[in-house]
Amino acid sequence: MRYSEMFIPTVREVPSDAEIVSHQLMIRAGLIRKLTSGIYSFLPLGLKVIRKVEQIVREEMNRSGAQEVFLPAVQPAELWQESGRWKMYGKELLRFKDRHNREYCIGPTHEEVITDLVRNEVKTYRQLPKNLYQIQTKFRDEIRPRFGVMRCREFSMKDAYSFDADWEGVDVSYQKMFDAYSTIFTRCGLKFRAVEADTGNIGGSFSHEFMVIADSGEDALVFCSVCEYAANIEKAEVAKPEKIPIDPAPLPVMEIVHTPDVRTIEEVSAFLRVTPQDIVKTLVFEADGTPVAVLVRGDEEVNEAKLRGYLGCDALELATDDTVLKVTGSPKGFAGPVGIKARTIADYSLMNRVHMVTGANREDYHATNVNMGRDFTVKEFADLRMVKETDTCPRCKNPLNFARGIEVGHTFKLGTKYSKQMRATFLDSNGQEKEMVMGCYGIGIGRTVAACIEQNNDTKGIIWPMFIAPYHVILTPVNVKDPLIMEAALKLYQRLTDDAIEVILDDRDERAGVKFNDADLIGIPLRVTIGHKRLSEGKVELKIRKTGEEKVFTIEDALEFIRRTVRE
RNA sequence: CGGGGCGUAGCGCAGCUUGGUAGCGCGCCUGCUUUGGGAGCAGGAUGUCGGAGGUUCAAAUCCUCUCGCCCCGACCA
Repeated sequence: MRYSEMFIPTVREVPSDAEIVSHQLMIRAGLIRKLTSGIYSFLPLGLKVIRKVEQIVREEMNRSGAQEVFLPAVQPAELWQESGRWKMYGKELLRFKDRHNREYCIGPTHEEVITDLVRNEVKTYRQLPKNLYQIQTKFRDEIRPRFGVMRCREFSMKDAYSFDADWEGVDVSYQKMFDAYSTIFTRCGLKFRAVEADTGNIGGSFSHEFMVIADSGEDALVFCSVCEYAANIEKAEVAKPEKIPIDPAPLPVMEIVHTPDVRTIEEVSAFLRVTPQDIVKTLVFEADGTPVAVLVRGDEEVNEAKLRGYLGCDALELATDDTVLKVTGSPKGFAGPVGIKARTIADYSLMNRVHMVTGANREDYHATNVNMGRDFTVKEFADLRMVKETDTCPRCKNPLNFARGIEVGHTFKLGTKYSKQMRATFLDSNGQEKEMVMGCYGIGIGRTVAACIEQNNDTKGIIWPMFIAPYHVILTPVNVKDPLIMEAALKLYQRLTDDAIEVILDDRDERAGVKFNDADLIGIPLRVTIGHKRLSEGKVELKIRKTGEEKVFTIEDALEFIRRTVRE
């Protein structure tokens, strides 16, 4: 297309409210514009990239045997009440009423709708398995949208849902999606990693996140330096230590010490001259309204996602001051396991500790020489803490690496959570009614584009991988008023277009510098400069955006080179 | 929701403390020159100073309310 006719509003200055490169560059290169908080318009160049990613997604989904559908964005409250998520989902679910005062929401995800569809149509095991997907606009009323299209409220997502007759079936469906995702992100030119993940409020038993490795990523990841183990930090396991038998009898007896106004781990360790490792951190949580005390070594942090998983609860938060008072008999800062009135779970980090320091469950007092099995007993031990740099791989004990990542895809083995709740059943070969076993699989389209920019840019702008570049080539006639130059440019343009190569002809009456800078900014992989110097020898210059490499070609050789490079 | 910041020309900002002519850079328009890495000169257009109310002879500036946006935190498939 001719640049002069296109709508590519580039901007020279870095937008002041854009924090990360991809957001800055998407605005600067004229891919997106913000309408309102967390809601963006895609401009022609941005849309072209989106369509390319969608195309790759469609091809791979279809190849895996999934079929495309298109579900409604507006969904009735009844379905969400049926699944139980009308209450569970919270404020992120955008709800509204129609003129008849009936309640609706704008779909943040489509488990309810798809389950409803499938339960109405699928009656027998002969119709299974099925995998249906769509690419659709979702809305999640994020508390704080940020980073442009990376974390916005309205966004496009590919979501797929698999329905199987049994657990062996869902394993197959899940693996197909996992493989399709790997292919998709590879084709998008991304460096990514699939990690084990927490299932959050979607639920289910098993899940992977596809993470694009980037320092600006919002998630922290852990992966083994040797084996295949990789996990979101929320999920990352800590190996259970060996139990060493300890006879507490000969140890010094527990003492109650006056510790006025000494509450935090730092204060206690300074006041009593002990290390944080000697202290037991006692945290009181409320899990679905019931108080639970969690014990962890003073230098460790409780991982709430793990705790939620262990307890199998929906709502989990740190207890209020009132609850702490009720459970411990003292204000916050003096809780301890001795005599606490709540279910008590200890992290593995306390397993072999002796003569510990704990809160005394009495204001301004701590206890020392506290020993498990003598001064208090713990029935439950579990892995509840955050991993840290000094931990080793839970599978093979080799060192762990830490990185940050952008979640571009998420796969869940849902099991029967929705089919049970919404009675999506079928008759098996014995005539028995059974619940379908489901999986669900998402890819954030816009986020994938942003992540790609995050990984492929330099000080001049975006560097698109060829597969998702909005155009393959940009032709830059240095002076549009020179008839010879324009003639050559138009001829090249025609030849390339005939070969189905996507090309921009920068026919703007601008100085060469302006054109070069725009070409670099919008990141077109190949640029052909047509100027009088080379043209007088029948040649043109070809510059590769990624490497900065410049080649001088005859027009025929340039055509050949472009064809080859684009097809690779 | 808590803490902080910002709304002035299309964009980026100054002016506000101490009330009195609304300004700068970029962009835009016209003309001439220039034409291989964001040109030069000359001329020009553009504002409900986010909105409402108040104080005042007079408000971008002071006061009250309100809306929007951004950052940090909590939150989050």
